[in-house]
Amino acid sequence: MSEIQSLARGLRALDILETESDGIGITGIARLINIDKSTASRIMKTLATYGYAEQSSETRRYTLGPRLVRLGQSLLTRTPLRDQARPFLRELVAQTQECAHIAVRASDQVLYLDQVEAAASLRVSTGVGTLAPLHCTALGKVLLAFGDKDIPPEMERHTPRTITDVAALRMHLEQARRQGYAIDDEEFNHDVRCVAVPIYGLDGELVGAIGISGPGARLTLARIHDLAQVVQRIGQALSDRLAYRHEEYAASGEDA
Amino acid sequence: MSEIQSLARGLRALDILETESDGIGITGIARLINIDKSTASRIMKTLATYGYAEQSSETRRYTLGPRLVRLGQSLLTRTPLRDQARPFLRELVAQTQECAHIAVRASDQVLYLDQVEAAASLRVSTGVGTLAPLHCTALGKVLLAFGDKDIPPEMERHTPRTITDVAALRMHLEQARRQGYAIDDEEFNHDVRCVAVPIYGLDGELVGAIGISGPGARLTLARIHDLAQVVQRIGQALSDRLAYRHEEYAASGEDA
DNA sequence: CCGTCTTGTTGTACAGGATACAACCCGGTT
DNA sequence: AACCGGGTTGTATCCTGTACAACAAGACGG
Repeated sequence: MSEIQSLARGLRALDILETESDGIGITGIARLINIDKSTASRIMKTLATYGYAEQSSETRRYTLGPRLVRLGQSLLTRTPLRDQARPFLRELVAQTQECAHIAVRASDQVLYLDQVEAAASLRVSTGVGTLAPLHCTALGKVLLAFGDKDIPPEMERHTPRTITDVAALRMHLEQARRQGYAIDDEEFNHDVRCVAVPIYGLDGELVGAIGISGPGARLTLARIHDLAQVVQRIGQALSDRLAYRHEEYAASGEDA
Repeated sequence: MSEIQSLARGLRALDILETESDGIGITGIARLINIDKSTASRIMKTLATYGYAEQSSETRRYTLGPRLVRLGQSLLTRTPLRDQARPFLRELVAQTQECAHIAVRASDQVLYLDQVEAAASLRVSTGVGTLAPLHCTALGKVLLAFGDKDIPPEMERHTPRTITDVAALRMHLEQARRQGYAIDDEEFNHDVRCVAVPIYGLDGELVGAIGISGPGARLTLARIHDLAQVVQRIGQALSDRLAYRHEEYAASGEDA
């Protein structure tokens, strides 16, 4: 009884709506969460009246509601980090020709706040709002190495290179701390490597991570350690900017 | 019984979290929706286990959860319109020096999908994900005038100039149809004027609206009708691009 | 250091509400 | 016209969400 059933079912329904981009009918939802269609109907109606779902008046199918855009956006823009970081992401892309991301820690995962994509046709793009594990991404490892929170208990294997041993990861993080950046050497996705560095806020506390990612063929291990210097420089500039807030700090071209 | 109480309460709790950007405790939530704190605790726990809320482990306060970013983003990027429109928004800002927006219809409201802000310090910026009424915004009136859906029943007054009479609005929309664009002459916000034009998709159906908005002092009525030509031209270009999809259509500088 | 206050979590009994079943409606199809 | 798939609406049952209370854990001040 620690979890409220009807609420949980409503949330599961939202999760389902996310996967069904063309919308889904009452019967489908009912089948997917194993409830009666009458119950599903009332759940969806409730979600709809609050704007969390929307029902097409003709097909009667449900899709995600506009309210969710508002909520997600409100969460994204809440952290001023995102706006401030945008020009630095652009600069990073300009200097490296790879996709750049910033992320923060959300409970035991990495939350991608923003990205700027590289021009190259072969590129590594992670959707904004995506969640990824901490222990096998460069951004995540930065958050672990330079933050004060613990290593999450579960370390799932994603590729042969994923570090799944706590002791090994601890040593690995120690090394990252020493060199000032973390890399992900195909530990999360095959043929994808990343470098990331910490971002510090006003009081010198860790607020997030910034980094680049690209296909293994282009982002070789040798090149990654070179590019780490670039990422470090830009990460430092961003941290400086956050520290002297309200001071216009020269970084790169602002957008419109 | 057409609305599920506990689910509705959970959704209200999310609404509350949106307003409380610093997080809010169980007691606060319970007070705001008039329920016992034990109930609130269980609701929040359910929201948290599904990622819709997040509880700080130290302050015990709740904030919006990362899952919402994912959902909102998934909804935003679902419509390819948004990505395609970005360069055109930039171009619009470049040519008019005012903020540019695109929007689609979400049930009986306007949903702002994206915006590009002008450089001017005095500017009119509407957050992405915002919902606004159809009958008193330029974007909304475009959606009404060029779409096939009905005028919403309720027409709330926001300023002295808001059109609240159905017959009057109908004539007004007729005029917009004739001239090819709609304007909002301080009908929603004091001292704010907008112009907008329709965006058509592959099959010539209305998919959204694009427009600019600015302070009344700069965006005079005379100037608005001039700028309408610019907006029309760019709206047309965007519609063309959507029609010939996968054809690289010259518009303006793509971003990185 | 100990009361006291505030805040969050957990048991528990009760009843109110969520649920499943069934009937009904509505379009599309045969 | 009968049938079928899908959605909505009544209704009775009993599950489950709810409120109350007790408990735990800090925070604060004396």
